[in-house]
Amino acid sequence: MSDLHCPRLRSRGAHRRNSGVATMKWLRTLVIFDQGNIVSNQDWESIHQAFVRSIESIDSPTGSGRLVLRRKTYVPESKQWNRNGVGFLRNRFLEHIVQKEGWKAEGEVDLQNLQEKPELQLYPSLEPYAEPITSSFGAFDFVTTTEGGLRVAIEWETGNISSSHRSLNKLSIVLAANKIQVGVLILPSRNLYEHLTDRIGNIGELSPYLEMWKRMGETVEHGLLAIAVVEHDELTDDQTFPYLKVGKDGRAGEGKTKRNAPNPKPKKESS
Amino acid sequence: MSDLHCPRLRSRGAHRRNSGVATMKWLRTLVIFDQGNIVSNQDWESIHQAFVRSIESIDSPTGSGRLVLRRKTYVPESKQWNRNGVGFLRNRFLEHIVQKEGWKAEGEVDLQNLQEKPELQLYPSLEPYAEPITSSFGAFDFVTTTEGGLRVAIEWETGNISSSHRSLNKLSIVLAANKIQVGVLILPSRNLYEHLTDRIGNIGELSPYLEMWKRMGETVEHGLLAIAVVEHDELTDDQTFPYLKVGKDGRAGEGKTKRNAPNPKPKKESS
DNA sequence: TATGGATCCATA
DNA sequence: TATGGATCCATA
Repeated sequence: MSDLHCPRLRSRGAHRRNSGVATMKWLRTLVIFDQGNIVSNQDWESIHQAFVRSIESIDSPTGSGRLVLRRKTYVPESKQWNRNGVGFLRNRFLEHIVQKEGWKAEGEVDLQNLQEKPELQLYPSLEPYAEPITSSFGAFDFVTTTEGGLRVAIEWETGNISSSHRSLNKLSIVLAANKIQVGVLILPSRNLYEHLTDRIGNIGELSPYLEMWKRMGETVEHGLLAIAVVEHDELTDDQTFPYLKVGKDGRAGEGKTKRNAPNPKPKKESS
Repeated sequence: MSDLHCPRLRSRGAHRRNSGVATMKWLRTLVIFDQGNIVSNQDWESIHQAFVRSIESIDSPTGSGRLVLRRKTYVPESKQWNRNGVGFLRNRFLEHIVQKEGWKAEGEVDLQNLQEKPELQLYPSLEPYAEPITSSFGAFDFVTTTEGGLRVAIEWETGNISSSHRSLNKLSIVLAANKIQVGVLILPSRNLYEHLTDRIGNIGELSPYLEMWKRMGETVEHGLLAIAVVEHDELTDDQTFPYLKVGKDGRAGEGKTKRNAPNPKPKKESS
């Protein structure tokens, strides 16, 4: 069951930073827009606590109570960087928010009737034209509905940075259509980004675009869009410390020695 | 030299479709927004002709005067689809628009001072906060300035569909800042998409989002945003007809056997 | 088939 | 180092 509505002590982040040992760090939450003062809503506070707890549940090695990552390294022979894959972190977040907080993964929001074809114009004919809408929005990563009736969608963004644009565009449209009232994107800091799969989403690279989504909020009646920034706790250069698993599987390998040297990928067969 | 300002006969597209033999097809141009009636500007007409000519300059096999693509095929043994790579089409477009139309490739627009940090809010402190802008916009694919002084940027979009979101977000912001007055995204039709690299940009998948960019145009003072849709002319099942070359970007290394693919890639070294 | 994602490439 | 891109993956 969800414990969204059982207020708890302040999330561990508040004090643990003094201890010098920490799990994944929630750095800050940026409110991009907030129509209707949702930020003061008790339900939002609960939501925020729930996803911050989920973030702070992530440790590696599992059970260690901290989040240590192997630092990226350059391998001259292959002209490649070794980095940590992103599957593990995502799965750990999923596990907690679904099992402990009671959220739904890959949650469909009712996105029907959201497709209002805007009237465009053709050139050179100058005729009015409405492009047929032939595609639909897929599910959000995690969704829930609060006791107070706020529909909430969270996106855990460790896909390509350009995918972060799509996520925020989608959240903005769905907020404008009032299908959800809270949208949150969880995003690596630039520091964390460096040590995970190349070109994933990160707050630094999104920063020049924030004004755009803020402006889009002006047409939203009742809704909040936020970005939460997360980071590892510590880096290590210990060559025996494994990188987070890279690759197709991403689930079973929690902290396995998959890459002491460059992860040998199965190569194509000769043809 | 650019011949943007030497009006020509109507682009070949107007009559050639009757012949049954055609190069790359320009299907339509959608004006997403147009502030200041740029659509009636003679310079826009010239720009439009220039990029339509560039589109229609693309043939394959080279010199054939048509654009024939091998149809995608499923390879059961490898559980993979063979498709055409996108590099060739892009390069052909580039060649023409740069050499024949006099545009600049990878053109920088002056994007400085564009970075106005929007005032956001932190949660839970509720303090005002401006996220530092630590990233900059890169170049546009192609840029030019018309005689009348319109600054124009074109993006040829055969990257991942999520990259199309970034392109349109970027064009919208730069239009709003009045750094350019015309922004055009050239995008495959859904039909063409099927036979090129999986998950590239296409008009179908972007269609539910068009209203968003239209709305963003409301804050633009003087600018036009358009999407031009392109398509191949013909598909063939001829097994001796080669697929357009596939690059080794991205996850290409994970591809399994492509026995039938005519362009076997050099494989990575064992590590 | 369709949508969101994860991964590595090219180049300034 | 930084930005835009191209490629294939997972799953419903």
